[in-house]
Amino acid sequence: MSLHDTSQHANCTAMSDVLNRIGDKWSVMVVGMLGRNGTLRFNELKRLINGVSQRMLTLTLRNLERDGLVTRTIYPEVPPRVEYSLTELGKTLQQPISALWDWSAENHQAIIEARAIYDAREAAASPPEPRRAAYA
Amino acid sequence: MSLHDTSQHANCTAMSDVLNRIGDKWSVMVVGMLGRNGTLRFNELKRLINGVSQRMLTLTLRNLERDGLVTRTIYPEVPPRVEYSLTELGKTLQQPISALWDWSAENHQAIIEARAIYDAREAAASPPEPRRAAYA
DNA sequence: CGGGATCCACAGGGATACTG
DNA sequence: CAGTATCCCTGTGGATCCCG
Repeated sequence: MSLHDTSQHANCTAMSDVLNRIGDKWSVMVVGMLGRNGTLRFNELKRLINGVSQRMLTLTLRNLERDGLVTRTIYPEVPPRVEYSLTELGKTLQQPISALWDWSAENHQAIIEARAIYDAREAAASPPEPRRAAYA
Repeated sequence: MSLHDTSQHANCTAMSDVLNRIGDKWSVMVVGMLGRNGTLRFNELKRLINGVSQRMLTLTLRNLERDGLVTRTIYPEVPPRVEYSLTELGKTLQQPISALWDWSAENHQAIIEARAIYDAREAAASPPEPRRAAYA
């Protein structure tokens, strides 16, 4: 029971708090990438994650570090090298994230189809066009 | 293997797409509530979810309905009654969401502590205060 | 290379009022 | 009751330039 009544208003705020970080698109991506690849440098992450800007990647990594999910290791070389990896806490997060990831892969197609059906009904229900020139 | 190489750039977009809906705070809340309570009316959801505005709840429900995750049933009465519940697809989503929820409950405290430590180090590293009136 | 700082645009989302 | 419509403001996030 202790784990399943987490929704009764009280922990709703805890969930909100965690979701603000976890629910973030880039955070999920970063955790996913680090979980699979172990350790990555800044630009490796940037290249892997596709559409992320360096600004967003920096902010995301800082937040994850602040929350104790990611470690940041600086090598004082020239040129500088910074490596990121998951902490133990971060690794535990990887399971739920991975589950979500798998669900996405499995059901993405079903969602796309559902959207198509919904949109088709919408288009049929509403007047195709408010054409005002019909009377003239 | 088929489920675990979902990160290789291609499905990154699928994940993004799904995350845009799933990663949304309110969507997670709604799925969580409907998963636990089965069927709920609009205002029941609104009351349960705490800080959601009617505008956001409406939009969230519409999107979930469009994605085939939630059914919307209208009873043409006076006053009107509209009931929401999860579809089969929505129920499958409930497992990953629940996992995330449980993780939040378990690790929220650890995150808060990590933040405190991080913030303390930040405060120590940077000048405590730029107090300009000190000279006067 | 790995950022920090700045500027700016846009959409997300709250508050409020009205409707069927 | 269950929305829709409008207004408006803030945060998010991209683009750009610069620095150690």
